[in-house]
Amino acid sequence: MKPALREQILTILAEIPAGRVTTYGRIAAMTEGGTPRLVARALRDLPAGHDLPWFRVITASRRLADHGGADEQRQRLVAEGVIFDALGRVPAEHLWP
DNA sequence: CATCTGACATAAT
DNA sequence: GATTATGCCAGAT
Repeated sequence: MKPALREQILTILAEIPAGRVTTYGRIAAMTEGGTPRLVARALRDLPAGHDLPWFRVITASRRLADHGGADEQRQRLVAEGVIFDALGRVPAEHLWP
């Protein structure tokens, strides 16, 4: 992974306001040469204990990505006021432009 | 070097 | 909506 790209991804991540979420694709589109998979990889490679809001990144279908920390992610988002409907999806109002 | 895999997206069905 | 198929790209094997 190119250091510059990861830096862009992390910078964008840090800009997401509390109570809002964004998708892998949107982050990828804001970077140069970024793809959703690279964004996913960048997050996966983050060391545990960092201070970035990794939990504010969801999939394009507005659901949580399938990974081990999904439960914690859901809890953190709910704690911030993000709402999940009966289908486990996040309403579009929470999306960060 | 050839394959497989996955914190994904998109289009078709 | 849910599933399936494809494209994508970096790591691991």
